[in-house]
Amino acid sequence: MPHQPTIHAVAEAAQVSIATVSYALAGKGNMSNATRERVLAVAAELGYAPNRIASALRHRRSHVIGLVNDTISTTPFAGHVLLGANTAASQAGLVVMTMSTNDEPDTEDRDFEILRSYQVDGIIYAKMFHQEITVPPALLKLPSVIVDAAPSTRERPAIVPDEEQIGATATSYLLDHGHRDIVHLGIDANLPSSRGRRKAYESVMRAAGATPRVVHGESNAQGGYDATLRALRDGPATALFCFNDQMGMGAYAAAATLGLDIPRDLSVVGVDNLELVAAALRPGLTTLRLPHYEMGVWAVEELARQMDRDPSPADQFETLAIACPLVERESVARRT
Amino acid sequence: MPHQPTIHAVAEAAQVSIATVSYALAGKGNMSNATRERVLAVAAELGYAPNRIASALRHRRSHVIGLVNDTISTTPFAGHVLLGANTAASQAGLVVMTMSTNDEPDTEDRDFEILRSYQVDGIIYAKMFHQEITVPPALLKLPSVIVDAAPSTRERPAIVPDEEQIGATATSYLLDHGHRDIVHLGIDANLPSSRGRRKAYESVMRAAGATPRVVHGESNAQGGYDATLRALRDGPATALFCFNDQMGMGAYAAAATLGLDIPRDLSVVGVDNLELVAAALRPGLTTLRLPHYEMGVWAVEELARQMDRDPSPADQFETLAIACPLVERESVARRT
DNA sequence: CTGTTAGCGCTTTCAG
DNA sequence: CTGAAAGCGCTAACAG
Repeated sequence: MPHQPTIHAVAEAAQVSIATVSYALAGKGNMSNATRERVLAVAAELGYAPNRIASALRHRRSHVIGLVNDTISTTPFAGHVLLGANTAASQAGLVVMTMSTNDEPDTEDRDFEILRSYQVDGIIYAKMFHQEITVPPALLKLPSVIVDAAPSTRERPAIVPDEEQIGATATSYLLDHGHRDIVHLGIDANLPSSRGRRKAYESVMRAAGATPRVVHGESNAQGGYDATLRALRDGPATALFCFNDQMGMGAYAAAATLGLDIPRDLSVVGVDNLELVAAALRPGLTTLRLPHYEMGVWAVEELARQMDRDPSPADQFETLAIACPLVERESVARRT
Repeated sequence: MPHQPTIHAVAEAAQVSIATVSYALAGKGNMSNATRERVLAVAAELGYAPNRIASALRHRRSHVIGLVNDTISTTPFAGHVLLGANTAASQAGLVVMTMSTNDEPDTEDRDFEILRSYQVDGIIYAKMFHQEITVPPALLKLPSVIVDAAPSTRERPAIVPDEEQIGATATSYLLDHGHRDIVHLGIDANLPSSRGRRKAYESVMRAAGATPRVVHGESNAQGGYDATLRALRDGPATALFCFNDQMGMGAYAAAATLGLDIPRDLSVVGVDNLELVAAALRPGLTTLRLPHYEMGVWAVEELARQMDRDPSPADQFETLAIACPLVERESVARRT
């Protein structure tokens, strides 16, 4: 492949020393404007771009950050984190190196090792759904942040969706639309998401003088279908707050089976805002968007802060809970 | 942050010269096994990992490849390409640097520049749906491959889904199940995918002595809904071959509206295998999977080949069409 | 079998 | 205002 021009080539072509070229490009140093312009022109002419690998070696700053997540597929979540991270990185003059450990812890450690050997300035450690973790020791060797997982210690900053806000917002929204018989389609697993959403649902219901009722199901369409059937069989329900959009999709199918019209006979709220599902359903599914993009952005910004205040070894960090916006579509009707 | 140990530190600790350490780690050179083991042990002890940035500077080989795509979100496609690329890269001792140009051509050029300044050994240029492109000039300056887009020149190798095979497989599958009145729900846009699938559909139908009928709609659920209504109104149809799963989802909704049972009254085949949709629909949607993962894998393998045979400047490359497997679920019934 | 050394491309101090 | 030179961490040719 054609070699890229080096700083030497530019210096020679511009009839100056390499130091001058370096200064001119960095906008530093004192030199005649004429010289500066000439150097810049020559550099542009030759298509010169500094070798950032050499510069990183010198500076001990690569301007590369690593992003490792358990798996980049099946859901658009990872995509949004990545997109957010990439966008923010561009802004900050950084570049992202991605690694996907297929959720194997040894791969994970190897990946941290590799990233470190590339001298990344920091690492974003992202999980694909909100969970509790212990921070991998390798992360403590350099600036790092955690996305969509809550570390059990305060060793590193983290950001997660605000699960209680999700539950509260969804429930209030239905209450505000005049519903009283709102049942929550929850899941069995003991996760921050299931606990938080349920807890907020229950307390908002009680605060409004309504009676909470939770029906459990698998966290997929089939589970939503089954749970909806049970919910409707076992008591009155004019609205469903589903753990996620997939279950909401199942609720639609169950409603169809029962000859119920959404939203006239049954209102539904989901969580996730899976565009592919929520926007495609008829009527569109009102849901709460998980702020993966924003978490990606926050992660690089926080990392950047951590990078240049060169954190004191035993800092204490917060786990931020970030609000999830409601995305209104047509699946909720006002009850009069 | 704690400095990583350098090769000097290891040499000192092991009481040898840095060259010996380098050799020991590389498994090269001649030295006593005792020395080698000791060096290795010391290195492990100190948690030493070679600075790959220094090594890249020396070798003029970074073992980093760049991946730029128009947008990493909304669809799981990009995720699968990335995952494939990452997995194959790990295998090959490479690492991936991702960039997402939000489809802005200037961002794109800047991204190529940045990747080159990081001395990437090659670039994967991925589009998020099959289209025709002219290869960006910046890509010709280094090894590169194109994913999910067909370059109008043969300057670089590319890989795309085999659109005609998709049309042929879907159609034959329905024919084999005894259907004759198969209508194709197509889209208006003039794309390789719409053209190829339609063309194969028509010729397979004719070859079987059946009459092709195409109904157009928007490429989303609403479009599929509308198109299905029209298809069923304007003529006989026992099966639908939909341009994508989203339209298939619309077909389900239309069938429900008309009181038609899938698959008893109407069989449906989609394309994309959007897990979130196809597996969640009731009954599960039979569809063809777009091999994004495999394209990602192929891309790094092809890149690796290109990297070490150091391609002659004016090579001619092929655009590969890769087969898309049928994913059978329950949306197709045998017609007797 | 082991050590010395030049140099990858860049930045920056220090002399001129 | 400009240039020479040291050195970031590593590799590999060469000398011992």
